[in-house]
Amino acid sequence: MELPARYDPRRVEDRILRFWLDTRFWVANPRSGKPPFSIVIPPPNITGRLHMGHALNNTLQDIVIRYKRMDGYEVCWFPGVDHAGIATQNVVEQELAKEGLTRHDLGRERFLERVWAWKEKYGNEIVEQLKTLGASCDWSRLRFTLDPGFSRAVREAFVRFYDEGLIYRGDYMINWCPRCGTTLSDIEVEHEEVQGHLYYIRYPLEEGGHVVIATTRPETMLGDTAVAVNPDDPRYKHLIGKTAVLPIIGRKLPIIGAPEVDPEFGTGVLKVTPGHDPVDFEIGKREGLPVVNILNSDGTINENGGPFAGMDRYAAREAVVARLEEEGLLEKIEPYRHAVGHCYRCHTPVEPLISTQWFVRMKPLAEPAIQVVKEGKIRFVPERWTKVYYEWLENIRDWCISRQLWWGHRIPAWYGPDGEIFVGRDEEEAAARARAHYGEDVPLKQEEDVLDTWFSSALWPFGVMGWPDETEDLRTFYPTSLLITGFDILFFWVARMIMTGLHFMGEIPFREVYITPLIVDEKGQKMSKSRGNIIDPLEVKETHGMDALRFTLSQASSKGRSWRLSWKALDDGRNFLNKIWNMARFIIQNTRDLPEGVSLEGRELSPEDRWILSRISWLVGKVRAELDKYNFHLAAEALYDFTWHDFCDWYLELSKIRLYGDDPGAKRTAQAVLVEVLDRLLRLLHPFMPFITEEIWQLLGREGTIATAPFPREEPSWRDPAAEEGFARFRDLVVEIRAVRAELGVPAAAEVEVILAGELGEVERLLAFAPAIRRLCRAKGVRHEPAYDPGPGTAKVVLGAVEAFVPLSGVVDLSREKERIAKDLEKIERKLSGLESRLANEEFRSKAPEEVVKKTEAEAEELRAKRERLKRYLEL
RNA sequence: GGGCGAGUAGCUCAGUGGGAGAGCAUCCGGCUUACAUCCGGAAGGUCGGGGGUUCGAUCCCCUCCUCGCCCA
Repeated sequence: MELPARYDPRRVEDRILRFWLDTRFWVANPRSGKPPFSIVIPPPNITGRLHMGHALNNTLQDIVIRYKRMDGYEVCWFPGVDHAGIATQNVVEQELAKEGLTRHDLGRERFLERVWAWKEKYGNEIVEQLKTLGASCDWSRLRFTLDPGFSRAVREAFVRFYDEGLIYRGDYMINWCPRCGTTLSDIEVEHEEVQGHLYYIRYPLEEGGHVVIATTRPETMLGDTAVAVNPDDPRYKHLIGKTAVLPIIGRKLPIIGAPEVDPEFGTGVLKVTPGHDPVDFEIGKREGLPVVNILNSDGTINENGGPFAGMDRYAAREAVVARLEEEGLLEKIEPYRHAVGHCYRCHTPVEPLISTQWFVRMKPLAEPAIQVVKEGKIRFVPERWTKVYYEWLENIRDWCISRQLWWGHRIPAWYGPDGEIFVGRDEEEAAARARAHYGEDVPLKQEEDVLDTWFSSALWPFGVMGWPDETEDLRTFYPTSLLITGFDILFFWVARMIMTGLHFMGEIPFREVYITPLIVDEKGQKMSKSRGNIIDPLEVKETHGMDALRFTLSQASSKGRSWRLSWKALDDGRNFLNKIWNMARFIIQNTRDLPEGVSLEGRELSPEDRWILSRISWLVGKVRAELDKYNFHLAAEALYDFTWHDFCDWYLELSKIRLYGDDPGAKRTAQAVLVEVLDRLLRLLHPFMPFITEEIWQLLGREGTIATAPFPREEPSWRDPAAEEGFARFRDLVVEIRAVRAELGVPAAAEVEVILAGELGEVERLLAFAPAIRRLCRAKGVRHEPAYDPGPGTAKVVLGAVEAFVPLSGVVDLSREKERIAKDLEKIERKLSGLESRLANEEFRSKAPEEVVKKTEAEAEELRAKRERLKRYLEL
């Protein structure tokens, strides 16, 4: 069987994925008795398409999941998708719009049928895409936030909250998205700096004269019910108690004192619009001011806007300004930058307005959620997110959870004929409660609104496990072990899961929260469709393969808040995959004749064997330690370095001596070591690049799937510091001789001779590598000559107590050798003077730790010796 | 206005209280029977500025500058 010289993921990944789907190795068994390890996926929206954010956090989750699964845990990764109320409804409405229809043309029921049909058709795409990433979720446990079981959990939570007084209904200032036609919670509003204007408007006083008021939203004056000044403002406090007249409308406005008024802003006089500004709402409540709502739900002006009724809010703004201008009441317009709230789904500017909505009382829920983090029961990684979390929870406000949408969990509340509210897990329960209240059956009408999508997401960790039933999954896998997500949903999701978990389960939902950085483009900009700078994971799959994407992304777990991804970085990942492929190809091709079951036991290991076994044992410990700390990038780096540089550059090259040599026993040993190391390396790499490692695993003829093979453990008996030290000396020598060759221009094919002199033990240790030196330095001979007398035209390198000579006369022009050595000496001189001045410092000697002083001394000594030898040589 | 993050080689990023690393790019040499998505070699940095603590600071403290994000 011929293996291609280039790794082609397209010929591997889909096939391996099908194999995994067939083996179902990722199905969890809550009764196995193994220690549990669980993660709930951040459910992607059904409208979603796999993007880099998904790719990153699911790669990291899968790395941990695969590691833990291999390491003997009963692992369950709960997958699912979110119904995404606003986003999904928008998508289907857009589809309808193409047919010239609105959802109102269809009516609620038929519209929902339409959305479900859409969901059936497209809602699973994101799941399939996650699978192609290699995400080893337990797909048999796939959940949807709007499936019947989950809906039951949502109703249960709602009713319990309501009965405990934690959910209430009332008139408050909320955020309204005129485009989506629904309320938004405070955190669904994104504040953005916008270049606007500050309009200075004259409000006539009843007694004559006027005050000037500055506003960024002149159209809201239609809803003004007072004028306010700061009671301490000497310019205006005499006006308090007087009356102003609202231009255009003619309403009489009392002038009141309010400490909220900032004398520095504008003219220091505030128009009070309790219906459309949160601060004004508070003032109005205190002062008993009437509330005038001037907006329709679509953002047009309503009948309270007099002549402007029916106009869009922005058209009305211009019309109001024009009218004021006409009446001579517009003093001036200044350019002004200010923050405007936008809908996080459609980016339309939102309007604050007063409306009857449902809310969750947050304070009582927030306090325990703060507490569990303070007590260390939940840990954030990186730790700094803890503070962000506290700050939000400490300043939390009640959560508006009702949405004027159709796609979502309909609020389980019913109204009696007199408006009395009856909440129930289903209509029967509500009806029973109504009967108890009225003493008879009355017609009930269900609340039209649905719940904020995030209300259901907040129940995710136990909802996916079948709550409110007491399921086996809940017993085994709750609390989950870890949550991995982006910081953009720390408030939306993470904090709320902690609150609901504590409230309903009496237990934290997860022990650790790993917050990933944001993937940005190579210029550091957020990837977005409008910028056109998106790198599409599905495109990467075609060009580089998902393994390459995963490995590249695994390096993104650095400390910062963002991580730049570029095609170049993905090329590096792909090249590494190719390297691994070829490493395996080499080993497979050269171990075909290795009989089954040849072990290292009792074989005579070469120095490089002992070195590489020691190194891989170190690597096992390193990878485990870094993964345990979620330092994915450090684990990846160690794997990369070992694979490419230690194993491929050195060990594989050296193994060729025995593989192609004529000592069958030595050949067997080399083969056995190659396979042994490869086997472990594949298992270490598997969480990062599952497809290629599975493919190679099977090419090696291994049983089953690598996904359930044990994760390697350290082999203490393989650790061999002496072998590592000896190998390092050998490697230094080879590197030096290669440098000599390259710098002096020795033709690549020319063979040289290497003569060693110096301390006997050291020389002998190096001579054990003689065949290796010959191969790697292109040397025809390596010999020991204690009293070697280098003739002119001999290059020399000094390594500790050993000198190596490379006679080159006749091979190259040697005029450059003295230059080379002089340059070397310069470097040594510079370094040595640094060390010596440090050593001359009495305080350094007395205060620095002894081993540091000793090390410095030894270093200086070695440099001095090297300097002397090179100098002597230069004088020849 | 408050908070957070970043600033290290041309680029993307690691890193640690003992004198700075990788990959890519560059330059030089190589199609050496696993890999040119490769191999060998070289060059390249007063670790954002200033101050402090320390025998010693890229790392700890203070301050300033630039960029980015979050909250108000």
